[in-house]
Amino acid sequence: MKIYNTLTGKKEEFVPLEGNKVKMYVCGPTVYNLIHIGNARPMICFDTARRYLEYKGYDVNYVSNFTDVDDKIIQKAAEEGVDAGEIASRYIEECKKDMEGMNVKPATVHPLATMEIDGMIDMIRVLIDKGYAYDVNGTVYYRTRKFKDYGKLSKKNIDDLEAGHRDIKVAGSGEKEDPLDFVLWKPKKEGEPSWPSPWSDGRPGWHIECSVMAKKYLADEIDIHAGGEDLIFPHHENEIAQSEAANGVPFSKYWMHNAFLNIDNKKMSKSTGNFFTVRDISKEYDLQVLRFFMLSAHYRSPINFSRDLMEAAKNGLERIATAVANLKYLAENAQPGGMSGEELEKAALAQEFVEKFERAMDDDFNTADAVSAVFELVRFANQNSSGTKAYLEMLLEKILMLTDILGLKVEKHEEMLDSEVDAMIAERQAARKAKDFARADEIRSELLAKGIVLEDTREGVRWKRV
RNA sequence: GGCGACAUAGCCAAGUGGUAAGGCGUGGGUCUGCAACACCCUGAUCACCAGUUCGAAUCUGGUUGUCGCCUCCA
Repeated sequence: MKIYNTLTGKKEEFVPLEGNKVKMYVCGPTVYNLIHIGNARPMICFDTARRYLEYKGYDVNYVSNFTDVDDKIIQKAAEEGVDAGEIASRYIEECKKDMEGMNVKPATVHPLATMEIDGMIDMIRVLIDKGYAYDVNGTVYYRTRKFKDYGKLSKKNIDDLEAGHRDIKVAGSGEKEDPLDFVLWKPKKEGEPSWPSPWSDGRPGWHIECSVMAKKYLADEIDIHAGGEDLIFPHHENEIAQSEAANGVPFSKYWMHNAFLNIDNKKMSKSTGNFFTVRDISKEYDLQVLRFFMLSAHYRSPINFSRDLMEAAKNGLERIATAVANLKYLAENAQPGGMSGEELEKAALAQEFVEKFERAMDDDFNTADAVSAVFELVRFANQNSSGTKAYLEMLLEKILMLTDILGLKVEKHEEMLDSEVDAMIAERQAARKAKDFARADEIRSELLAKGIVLEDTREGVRWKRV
């Protein structure tokens, strides 16, 4: 399979560093509020990548952090008059609820920055010893120009960077040796959370967190490092500078970055008001719809969010769910027995859609194309939905296998019929038999008002909740 | 200013050299008491211009337009 590597700018054959083990690190959110739908994109995209790698037989060690110490968390804590730790733990819990709703699997490890301070101090110390960092009155800076490969990920020329920032530079503090240098450790201000260190009581810079957590929970050299495209510079560039200078080996073999989710073709931002949290969306849609929507485009293409597109996604997902419910119903009521010769031939045809799905996913996780294979399989199943139990279950299993790789839940939960609903359906059937269609329609309307949709099929009355 | 991405039917979106997947929507039909579900039918020559090639949406150059990064940011 091939993965597009930001580092080389090319799709490359994926070969793990070590056997079938995949060491994957995904930058997680800073937990100062409910996560927004932009945060959801990398979660969903890289969770899907992980699921596919696991499907292919890889043993994936998936690490994703929570940044739980940061200016914005401290600010939020000050606003509410509570401890920063309380803000962080609250929104970590809320984030996990959203992840569950989106069917994002928990990472193998979800490290917290504040639990890894010792490791950060160790790495900073190594960087100072090797001459890559220096302490000025308790603030430790990374000596950016000392790292010769700086800019290799973002394809930036270090001198251009400097020229572009002349304005800011003049206004900046004068204690750095070079304006490009970034902070590894900063002294605390009054009221801020802090940890003791050889340089000052303070807290780590943002970039050092990920370098340390990837090293501790994965290795000095990892297979895949992923995140939003906005993290390429400076976050990931700085991580490379830190990790490679400290560890002396390449940091990550593959770098994956998802494109942004826009609203009205503009970057989502609180200030312009085009901003939605995942929680907002969950009030109106099952979060499976959000996930399906995200997978409808390639992860490296920008995607635009709108109500119309969510409605289209909802209808498309419903099509798959209907087919699954239909197959389950038919399989349960089918005659037992092995597949006939004709059915075996159809099974082979169905398998071709599975192979199309795999080809799409093998090509840098082309979920849009993979989803089209699922739809083709669904149509095939709808066209050929009579047969033995074994045959129907084969179709069902194929669809469920593919949707599970995409992390889509398409099985309706088996709800118990309220005896009242049951009675109403029976009454309607009696009315229909007596050709009292007015009464039959009345009952159907009543049920619809309660969110129950009826479908009269050849096999009997079916119902579902909307 | 520097770096980069994108431009395919009403909408979304695959396809990166051999005469355009899929979904949503629209319209028509089959089924049904009606409806819903499902099935069948229905739609684009791929921003524009010029090249390369037997052949290009797919390569090259240019034009126009949209967007992102360069600052905390998924």
